[in-house]
Amino acid sequence: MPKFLDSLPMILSRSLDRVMPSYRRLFQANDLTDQQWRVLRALWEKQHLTSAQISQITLLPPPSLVGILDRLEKKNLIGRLRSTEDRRHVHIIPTQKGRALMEHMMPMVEGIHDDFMQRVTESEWTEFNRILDKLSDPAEKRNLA
Amino acid sequence: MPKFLDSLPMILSRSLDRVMPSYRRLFQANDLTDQQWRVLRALWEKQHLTSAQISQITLLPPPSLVGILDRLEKKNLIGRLRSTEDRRHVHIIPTQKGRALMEHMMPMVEGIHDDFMQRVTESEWTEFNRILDKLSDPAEKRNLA
DNA sequence: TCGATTTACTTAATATATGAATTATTCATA
DNA sequence: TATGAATAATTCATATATTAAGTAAATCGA
Repeated sequence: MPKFLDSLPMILSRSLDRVMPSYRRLFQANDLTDQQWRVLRALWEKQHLTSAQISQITLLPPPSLVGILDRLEKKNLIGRLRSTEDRRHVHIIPTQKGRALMEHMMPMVEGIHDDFMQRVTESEWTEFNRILDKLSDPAEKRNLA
Repeated sequence: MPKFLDSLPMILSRSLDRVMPSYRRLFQANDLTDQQWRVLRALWEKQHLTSAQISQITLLPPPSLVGILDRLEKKNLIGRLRSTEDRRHVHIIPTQKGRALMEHMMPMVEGIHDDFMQRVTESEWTEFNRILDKLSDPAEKRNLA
């Protein structure tokens, strides 16, 4: 008889609720929401991305992304640039201000991450990811390996 | 150098995104949102709860809960009853219709849960929970001087 | 060349999340 | 027994999620 609180969705939700405040304090100190940072963070590794790419990387649904990008643009942290080759694409590019903010925040974000990592051994972290993958793998891919 | 996609929030979010659709199909078939089911599910084990208790069990913040309860009440699945002893409390009670819906859905919800559990061994599940607890333990309780 | 399709994106409507503040009630205590 | 602190439920403003439907520019095929 699986208790409600021990169901997979509740366990994951509760963990997220416990993990996010550490990050959120930093985001708020820099006047960003969780999702706004997610977008900036995605642009850290690539210089420019289309909305669809950002959506895929950040897991934010495209309709949600519209408003998030609007607000980032209003804060002058990103710019939109329609591609000349394929004019269906819109490139999202961080501004100078946006890039400066990212460079300011990244070390602290990594610091928070490191704090969490110090709670477990490397093999625990590996094992954790392995089991979570088994648990949450999309059903289609499950019967392969 | 922790990759964005391997950060704890992203791992948990992605897993939730992969787990929820199985449940969501069932919820939608019964015209419920995730959160609305969470409230009903909490009422499965106790006959009546106050808003604050439901908030604590379901992890839904009180301001969100107000609207969720409003919509459940409008669908005639729950009722609100202000306590006579302490008139600050409001008891949330499932209606006949609400209870019937819960009894209809519970076996299927448990079936979905069992499907996920079959993906891992019992010791893997135990280990997973142990590590996740270490990872997401509230920071306040750890650094308490 | 024209219509069907695809891709990327936008809108609209409803539901939640978040943080701050409010209201009504109860509690604690001087 | 006043009076301030605490509590429960709620409201408010803003931001985001979710789904469905719609738009516009490119691509493809007959």
